[in-house]
Amino acid sequence: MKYCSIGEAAARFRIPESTIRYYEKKGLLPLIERDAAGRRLFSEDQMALLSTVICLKNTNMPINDIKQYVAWILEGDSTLELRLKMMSEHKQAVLDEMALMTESLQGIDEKITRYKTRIQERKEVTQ
Amino acid sequence: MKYCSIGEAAARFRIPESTIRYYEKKGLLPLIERDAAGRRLFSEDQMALLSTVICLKNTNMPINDIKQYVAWILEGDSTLELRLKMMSEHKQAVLDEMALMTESLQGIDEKITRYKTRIQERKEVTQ
DNA sequence: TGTTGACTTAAACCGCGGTTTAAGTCGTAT
DNA sequence: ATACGACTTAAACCGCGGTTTAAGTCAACA
Repeated sequence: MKYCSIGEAAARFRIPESTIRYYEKKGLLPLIERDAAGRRLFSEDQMALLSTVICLKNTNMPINDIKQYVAWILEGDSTLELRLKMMSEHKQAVLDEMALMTESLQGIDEKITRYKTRIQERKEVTQ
Repeated sequence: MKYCSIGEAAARFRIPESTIRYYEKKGLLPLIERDAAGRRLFSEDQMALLSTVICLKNTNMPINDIKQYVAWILEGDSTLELRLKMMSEHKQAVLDEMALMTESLQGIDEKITRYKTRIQERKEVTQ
């Protein structure tokens, strides 16, 4: 049962300490323990929760939704269905967003191809 | 050579008119023509440019970068290399972002699977 | 003992990407 | 004539997601 300081937690996930403090203040990281001097102590459970929060953040879930999700975790098994529904809907939202990005990427790829052609043509003309 | 009003342009791309005005003010849509009454007229070229802007926005390119890109288009063929470099780098950034999302999605999928299992187990126990 | 470095807090500040508001100008159908 | 709907502008406003600042506390090491 090793505990991490905020500095170690920040280093492990490569995010600023200020972000972790911000997440705690916003209710994304409840129940963080403290040592006698008031410094945060992150248990392995808390590190796992932080990992989950970052995972949801990486997929653009709004802070308030993550907060709701974490609150449901604390509430226990009675919220299993709610959490399943939330994660399922979020997954679909992420897939939709990725589909839009993939589609838009095609337009970008066309530009890349056209630019390469035009640059090559210009070279040939001036030879 | 049909021209679109701002309302028609907004409808075609399913975005608010205010967003189009905002993009013009930010320099993303230069050279928009006007009728005698001062109303915007979108040529097919302008509609194509708007389409490009939306494509870049859909892939999370910052407004200022899009502005730079549009300025390079106006500058002509001397900026072909710059545009190619920008689009190539942007493509890579998009691919990186999608890779991160895909990875994070795995964590979400695991939660979905676990929740389904736990819900099923609870049903079996109470039977 | 005193200085350094890691931590603490609350509050102010920031950029981003729009959206809303308020007041006004047209063209057109009744 | 007038009323309506589509447009115009500048400026104010907004939520989001942090980041920065300032002032302070504490533990450990020289």
